Amino acid sequence: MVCAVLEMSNDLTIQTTWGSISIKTEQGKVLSCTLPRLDTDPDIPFSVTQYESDEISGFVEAALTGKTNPVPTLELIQGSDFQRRVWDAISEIPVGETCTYHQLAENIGQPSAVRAVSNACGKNPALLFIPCHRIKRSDGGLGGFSAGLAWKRLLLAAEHS
DNA sequence: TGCATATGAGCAT
DNA sequence: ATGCTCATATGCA
Repeated sequence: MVCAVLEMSNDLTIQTTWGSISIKTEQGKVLSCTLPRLDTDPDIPFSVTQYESDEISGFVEAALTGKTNPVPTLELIQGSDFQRRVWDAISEIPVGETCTYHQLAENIGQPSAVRAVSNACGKNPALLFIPCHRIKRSDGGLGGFSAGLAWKRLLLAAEHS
């Protein structure tokens, strides 16, 4: 018989037409979430083709398709104090709203550390759960996204409605 | 050390 | 408009 503690550590996978999303969890909390890197926009339309009916997978499916759902709790992984402050600040951005790298820097009390803030955004270990897709440049540009801008556009479009 | 980052403001061409 | 320079955190050569 498998030890119950071992079963609490788990890898979830969600299949989409743009590739599979993988989530690491432990005791029901999210450790990380990675999306397949898309260097160019896919030709095919996006859709979710398979996901499990647990809370975490359900959240991801909802985030990708524009439904609202409470964010499951994160178990924040390793990162410097600075990175955690940035990621916490990102998590406070409400659904459907955006802010700039500059505003984020101000929110953590280091208005001149904008460059470092954007760098921390790029290290986001839990895409979708830490909504770094809601951050844009102050000149209106999209900024970047570690898994590819196609994802960022998809997510912003999904929650704009 | 030096360099590159998902930035941005200021200042000189 | 275009191109520096500086500010900050972090990792890599």
